[in-house]
Amino acid sequence: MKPVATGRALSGGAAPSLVNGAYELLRSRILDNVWPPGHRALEQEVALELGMSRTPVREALVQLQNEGLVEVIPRHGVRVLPVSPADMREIYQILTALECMAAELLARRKPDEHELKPLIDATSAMDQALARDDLDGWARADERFHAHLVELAGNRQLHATVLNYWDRAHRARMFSLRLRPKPVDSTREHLQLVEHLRAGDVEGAVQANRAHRERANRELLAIFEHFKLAQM
Amino acid sequence: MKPVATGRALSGGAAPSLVNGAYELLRSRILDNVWPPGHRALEQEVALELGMSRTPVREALVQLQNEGLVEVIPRHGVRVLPVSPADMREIYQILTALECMAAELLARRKPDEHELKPLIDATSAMDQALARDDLDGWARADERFHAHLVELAGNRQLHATVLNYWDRAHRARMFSLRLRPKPVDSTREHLQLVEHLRAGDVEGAVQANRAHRERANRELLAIFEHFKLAQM
DNA sequence: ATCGGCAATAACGTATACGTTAAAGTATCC
DNA sequence: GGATACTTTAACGTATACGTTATTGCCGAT
Repeated sequence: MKPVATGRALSGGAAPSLVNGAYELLRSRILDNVWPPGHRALEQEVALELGMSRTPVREALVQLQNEGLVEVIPRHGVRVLPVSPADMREIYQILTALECMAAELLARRKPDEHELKPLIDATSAMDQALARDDLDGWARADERFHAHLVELAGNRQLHATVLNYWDRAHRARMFSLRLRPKPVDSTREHLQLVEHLRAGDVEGAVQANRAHRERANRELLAIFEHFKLAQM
Repeated sequence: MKPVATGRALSGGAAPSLVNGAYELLRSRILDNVWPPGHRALEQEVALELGMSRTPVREALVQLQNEGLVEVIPRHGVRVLPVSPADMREIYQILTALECMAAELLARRKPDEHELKPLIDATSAMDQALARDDLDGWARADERFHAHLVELAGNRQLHATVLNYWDRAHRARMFSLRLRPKPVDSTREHLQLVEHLRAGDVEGAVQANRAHRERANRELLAIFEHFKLAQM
């Protein structure tokens, strides 16, 4: 079971085919809100626009549907799935469970400084981005931190699944970015987590990560609540 | 985000199309070891055998690939993915994290007797199957218990993801069934978990489930080790 | 005998064609 | 005017066609 095919293809691991091109393009359109939640399109339209036939478009859509990003309804075309507060709660519960497991696995193995460096670098990048009010840059660095964390855990299937759920939550996260107080606590929490990891403190790492995730979850749902958003 | 399309379609939620027929049939062939690990087949052969064209077969294969059951290699056809001991370790780590989260969510909500009944019934069925040496029946009842547990947690995406990972582990579990001491401890552990759930004892439920999962994991890997199996 | 190159082949990726069917529009009746 | 039945239409599911390309087998050279 080498490939670990669940979720999107990991960076670079994709053949250059029309199917893959369509997949990548449509996925980025959804994540970047070019195709906002609820957006609809017909297979034929998409095919025409991408300059290919319906066949590769259909295959790409099947994959996006499996990943929970779109829904294909027989005569209404593809529809970008909105994410409700209830969905976000579900997603964050899953991410909490999986990332805590990642933190546990990593702490058990006592990572060396070389392995921890990307985590520290990502955290610094978050700090610097925040200092120059670059919220997008902050978000990218934050994602890098969490992606590295789950990658270092050494469980490829866990990694793939976590990335997929991050994708599902991506839009809502980006949306909330500018509607909440600056995420000044994250840096400290990340460094605390790194400290626990370095010390091989399993329980501490898990608790730190859990607290971090639950705080993020609470804040995000509060935003939804405050702005009376039924979906995103 | 209603549909929660990740993983296989939940029972009954599938349109009766050729794609779906092919998907269901091929999936069951893989899980039931009719197509054993490493088995290869060409799209054309499969299509011919199922009495349809390559198109629906291809779509079904894409889904099975997304679920980690097969790998499609351009000119070698589809290949049923074997599961290595390392894969099993990964899968059980993920299942541990997710099922513990399910137990936690369920314990928090203090389920009533009506909700707990299916769990108790499934456990009884395990007992009875064991009494008449019906190992397959035992496995089915065990799967029912765990499926109900994660369903009761009320997180649909969690449910779908857990079912998918159970699928990936299914063959190895079935294989080990007859090669290990009778699973007499499971009944007691299940009932203890139910007790914690009933009491709303979050910590107890999580620990009970974790211990249960980790024991199952240890035993399974021991079998692999003992029989020098590199994959299954 | 082995290896490298070339030809044959077949599997796949993609395009196109076609029948089915659900949705939308229209006409008729109450 | 509104509702129902019918017609029309177009989107999809599936089949088929076709060009590309990797693999396999063959042949000749070393």
